[in-house]
Amino acid sequence: MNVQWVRGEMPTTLKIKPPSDYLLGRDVCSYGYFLLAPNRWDVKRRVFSRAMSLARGPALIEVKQKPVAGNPLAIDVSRSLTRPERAELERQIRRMFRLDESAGQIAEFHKIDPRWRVSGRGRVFRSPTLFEDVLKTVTSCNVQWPSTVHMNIRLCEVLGDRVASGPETSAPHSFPSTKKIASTRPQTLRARCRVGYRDQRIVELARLFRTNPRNGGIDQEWLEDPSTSDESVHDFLIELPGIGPYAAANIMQLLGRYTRLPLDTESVRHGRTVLGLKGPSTKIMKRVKSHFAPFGAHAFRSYWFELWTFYESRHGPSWMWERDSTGKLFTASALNAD
DNA sequence: GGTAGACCTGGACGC
DNA sequence: GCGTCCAGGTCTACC
Repeated sequence: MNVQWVRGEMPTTLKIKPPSDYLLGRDVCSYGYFLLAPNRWDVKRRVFSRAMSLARGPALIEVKQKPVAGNPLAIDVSRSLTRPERAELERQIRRMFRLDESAGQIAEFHKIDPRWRVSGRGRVFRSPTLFEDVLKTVTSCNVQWPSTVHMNIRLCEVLGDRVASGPETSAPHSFPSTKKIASTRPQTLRARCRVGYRDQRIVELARLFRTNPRNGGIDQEWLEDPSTSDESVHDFLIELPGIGPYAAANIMQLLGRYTRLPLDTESVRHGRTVLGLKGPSTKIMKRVKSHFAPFGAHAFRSYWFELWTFYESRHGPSWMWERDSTGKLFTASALNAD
C-alpha cells in the first residue's frame, strides 16, 4: 500500500535517527501486534504503515529504512503537520518501535542471554499508546488468533477515524480513541466489533483511561515511571476490568517490565514441545516460569524470542508473514502438528 | 489457595 | 446448510 496523499494538504517526510543497532524489519516483526489493525507490514516493500491519531485528525504514515542497522527511519506522512503534531507523532513512533531502548540496553540483555546476540533481537514491537496495547491484550484473551485479528479490524473500521484520502473505499482507519470507546454502547461493541463478553470491560477500561488518577483513573506516568516497582504495577493492573494474570504480565512487558511471563496455553505448548516438560498444564506453567527465572529482569524477552524462533522455524522469517495468512498458522493444532 | 463453570466467538467436524 | 463441539483467559462462587 502506498501512502494516499490527502488532497489539498502537503505531504511531510520525517527522518528519525534510531539506535545504532535498530533494524526495521527485525524489530517491527518481533511481536504479533505488528499484524493487528491498524498496523500493516508490506512484505514485498518491507514498509510499515498505519493511520496515526493526531490533534487535527488521523494521518497515514509509511515507515521505511535501508536494511542496514542504525540507518535513519524515513517516515512519509500523508498530510502536513503542525509543530505539536510533529512532536506527538515522533513520540508515538518512538514508543511503538521502542527507540528509547538504546543499543547498550539491548547489549545488556544479550549479556544475560547470548543466544540472541547474532540475530540482534531484543526489542519487542508495541503500540503507539498504552491504551491500544491494553485493548489489544484484552482482545487476545480467551480467543484464538484469527478472532483477535478480526476484533482489531472491526474496532478500527467501526470506531476509528477514517483517513481522508479521496474516493478510495478502503481508506485506512486509526485505532479508536479512549473518548470514542468510552462513549460507545457495549451492545454496539458486541454486535459490530464482535468482542463478545468483553464489551462492558472495554468501555470501562476506556473510561478509566479518561478518569483523573486521583479519582481512580489509570495513571500512565506512574505506570511508566521506572521508580514504580513491578509489584505495584502488577497489583494495579490486575484490578482493572478484563485484566487477569496473563493480561497483567503482558501489559507489563509492553511497559518495558520484562520480569514476569504472560503464561497461557502457548506457554504450555512451548513447555511440552520445545522444553520437553511433562505433566498437567498447571504444573507445566509453573515449570516454564522457573525455567526462565534465571534470566531475571530479562525473563520475558528470553521466553518470547524462544517462542518467536519456534514460530519462525515453522513458518519462515516473521518479516515474510502476511496478516491474512497467519490466522490459520497460529492455532494450537497447527503448532502442535509435526 | 485452588477449582468448577459461565462467559462469547469462530472454526472444525459430522450429518 | 445446520447443529454440535471445542479452544481460549477472566471472573465469580464455592470449598
